[in-house]
Amino acid sequence: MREERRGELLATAAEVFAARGYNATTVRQIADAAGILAGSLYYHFDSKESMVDEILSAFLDELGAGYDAVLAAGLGPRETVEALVTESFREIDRHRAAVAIYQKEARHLAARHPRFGYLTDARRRFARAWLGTLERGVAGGAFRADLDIRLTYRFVRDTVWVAASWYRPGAQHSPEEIARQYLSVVLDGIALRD
Amino acid sequence: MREERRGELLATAAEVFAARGYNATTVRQIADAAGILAGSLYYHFDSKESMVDEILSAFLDELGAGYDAVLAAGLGPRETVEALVTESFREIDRHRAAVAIYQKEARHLAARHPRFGYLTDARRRFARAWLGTLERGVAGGAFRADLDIRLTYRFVRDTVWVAASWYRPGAQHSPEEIARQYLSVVLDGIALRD
DNA sequence: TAACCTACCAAACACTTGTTAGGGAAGGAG
DNA sequence: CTCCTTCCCTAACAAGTGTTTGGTAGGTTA
Repeated sequence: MREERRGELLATAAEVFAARGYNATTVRQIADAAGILAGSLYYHFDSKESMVDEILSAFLDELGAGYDAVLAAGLGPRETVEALVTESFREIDRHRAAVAIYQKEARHLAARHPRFGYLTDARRRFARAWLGTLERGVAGGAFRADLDIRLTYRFVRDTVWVAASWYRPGAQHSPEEIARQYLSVVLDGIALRD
Repeated sequence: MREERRGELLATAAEVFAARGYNATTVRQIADAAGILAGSLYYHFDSKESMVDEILSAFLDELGAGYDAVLAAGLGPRETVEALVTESFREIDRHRAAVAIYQKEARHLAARHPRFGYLTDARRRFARAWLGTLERGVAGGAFRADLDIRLTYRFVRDTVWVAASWYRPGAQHSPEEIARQYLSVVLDGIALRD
């Protein structure tokens, strides 16, 4: 099965990219990890660039669908935040390597080649989802009104995605448990209430 | 003055490293940004590696001194957290490029060459400072007792340092203002209290 | 003036990079 | 058996990499 082999190679490529960085990774390292020679990769893929492209767009498609499902559920602002965070940590659990690559390389890739313009589009799309939810929460009295919405969004976004750099699937905390702890901090703070 | 020129070159190298990533940056790009030729850099520095080394160790030395000063002040846990966060954002303001490089490359560099072992040491040292403060706060009743300390530490750490990737000095928010907003979220949460 | 130091250039070096071309082994389909 | 597809290998390519070597213009010191 042709597609199956491609998928395997993409998975190992993603691991190497995530571990060493896209530019620092050579096609020979990917081939080594897959147990084949460098040139053989070009039977399956056009270029090294095509590999990251497939890895990232597959991840972003799935994340986009997840976010859309959450937004379409018609929840209140607080519940929407909870659902978005939980969905995000689930995506990290399933696409850890892709998230790490996106986190580190998205900016460079999007800036260099127009081919990766969809990375910027996705970022803007997710920003709208988050900012809209936060604004709705402030307007409706669910969230504090004295917060800088954009700063808060950046804090929330960064903390969620950076988790991909230390998260190891199947170790100690489940995605749902991490989401619960994280939401506890963001929603209620670490200070003890009187 | 010999040292002065070195400092200039290190500053431009840091900017290029931060913008394009260490591995993706060529010595010719650094030389271009400095207005000289690639080979001329080797009059001032042994290697490309030495440049990141100097950039990162200079930053970490200063950050370490700042953290030590905070810890030596004998503040309570909550005030220590506030001081650590404020100090961190001030360091981002002063060493934006170095922080970005540290954030992206520290793991790879430390894993590859023993020369960069001090990066791991610094990470452990900062972790102890944060974890100790959080534990002290929980024990003393300043912070909630139902939090996973290690998870909380990771959230706090990541959010602070990732700010280096979007922070631009002199634009809109001062380091102190960002620290204030951030502390407001972390300490008290974004949810409105009844 | 002569010797010297600083900061750079010009040109090349050995090596690594992504990529290509041609070929061949294995296995299923006719 | 023959044909065809899948998957990989061998071997090379041109371009780009970090680095070295020898030289030189200009200022400072003796």
